[in-house]
Amino acid sequence: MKLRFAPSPTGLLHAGNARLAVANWLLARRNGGKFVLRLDDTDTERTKPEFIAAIDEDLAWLGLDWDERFAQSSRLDLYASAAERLKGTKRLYPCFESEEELTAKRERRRREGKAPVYDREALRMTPDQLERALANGKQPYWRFHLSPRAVQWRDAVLGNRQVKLQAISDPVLIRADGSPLYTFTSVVDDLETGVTHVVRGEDHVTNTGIQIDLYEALGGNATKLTFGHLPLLTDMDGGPLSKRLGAISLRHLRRDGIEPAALVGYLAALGTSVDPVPGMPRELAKDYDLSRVSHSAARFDMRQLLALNRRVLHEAPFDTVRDRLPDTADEEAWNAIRGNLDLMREAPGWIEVIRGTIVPPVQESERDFLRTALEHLPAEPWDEFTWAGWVEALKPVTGRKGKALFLPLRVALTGEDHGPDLKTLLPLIGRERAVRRLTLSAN
RNA sequence: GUCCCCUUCGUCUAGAGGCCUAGGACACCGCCCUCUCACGGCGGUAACAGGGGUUCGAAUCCCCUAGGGGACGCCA
Repeated sequence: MKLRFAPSPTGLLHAGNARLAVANWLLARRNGGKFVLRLDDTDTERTKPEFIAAIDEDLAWLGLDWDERFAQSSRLDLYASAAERLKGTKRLYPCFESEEELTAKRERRRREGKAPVYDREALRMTPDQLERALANGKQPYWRFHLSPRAVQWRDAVLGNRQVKLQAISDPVLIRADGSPLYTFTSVVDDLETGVTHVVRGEDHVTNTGIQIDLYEALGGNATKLTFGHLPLLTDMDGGPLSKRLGAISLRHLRRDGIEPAALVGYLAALGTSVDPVPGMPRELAKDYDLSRVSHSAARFDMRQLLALNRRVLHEAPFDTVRDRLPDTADEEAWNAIRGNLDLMREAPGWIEVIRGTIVPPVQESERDFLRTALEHLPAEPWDEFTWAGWVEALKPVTGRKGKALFLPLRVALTGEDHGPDLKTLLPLIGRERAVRRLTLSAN
């Protein structure tokens, strides 16, 4: 098996791209197959080197590696020779209409209530007209002559599907400037690199009809190809995800503190009947199955993602996060705080509470109480029972209990009114810091 | 406009004529635990888009309507 993820470096990867990357990688790895990263950079206008770098970076972050990686721009000679073959069999034919003419034609047909299909006018040019056009210095662009048939395949996700090629325009494969277009390069590469499974978004189902026809025109056996089209992701209103592309780019999610294991687990399960579990790709590969993907679009729900993110953090061993924590963090401190985290970026604050220097707010009305508390602060060594011993001792002296007893202490010691157990926190903070903070807060 | 697809709790879904007074997971709410928040335990709210048929019986089959999405590029 060989699968590919073929993003075009014309923008940042978003959740929809990531889902497809994950699906392809998981299927390849699960079956001991190859995973190829193909950069579909034939759109020279919009392709930017920084987007290529971003793709590499984002895939690495997701924990996806590849067996092969290449850009289509490095294979132009291959496409050129494939084009020659198609010209030889008359499947590729030159056209001379201007973009304005084509637009006018499309609009006319649409007004007439017909599908805006290309009328193959260029095919009716006489050799004479053709020669004259070329003599006039007109550069042709080239269309693929579609077979008059309905292409059928059994989609690994959607089931039996068919596309009637009569209802589709002959696709342009080569621009007037000689550069190849996506439909062409994609098929040539799938054929020549031996791709066996094409897993992509549902927006490509019509393309599949065209591409199967083209694949066969190039001598390939399309019956050996498996296609799987995943329904598109939508936002929470059911609208297309692409409209809010920026808001859910992988860059953005990463910056917001989403853990890759949460994202990957969510994307692998989204739109399927499988309950999402957090995990990096290699942990999830054994269970991924296209037949469990539903036929309808799934919403990308940030709340579900966040819930998974929380789980990842709460269970994360120190080793897996240490390089993202302040130097002062150690395993003890991490284990004390991880259960309270929603996002990783909250961690440094708590580490600072335990290992660093914080200035608690002055609690004017609690001054006397805090001074009393300070006087009764037990001597070291401290352990998990220190907290209980201390507050028990304070009860009879201060007459306080419950919130009135604990909250001022928590605020003085941590600067916050919520957080991990003080029972755990107190011995980690240590007597020296505790004294300083109680003093500051009682000042 | 034309063609194709989709429609079950807030979200992802189970469901392939009686097992459905529609199940699960997450989210949400409540209670318990508890110094707080979180975790955990227990419980709860909550859905078959609408209308016609077929059938003894329909979430499941058929038709229509509505809504949503996709495709129709010298983009990918």
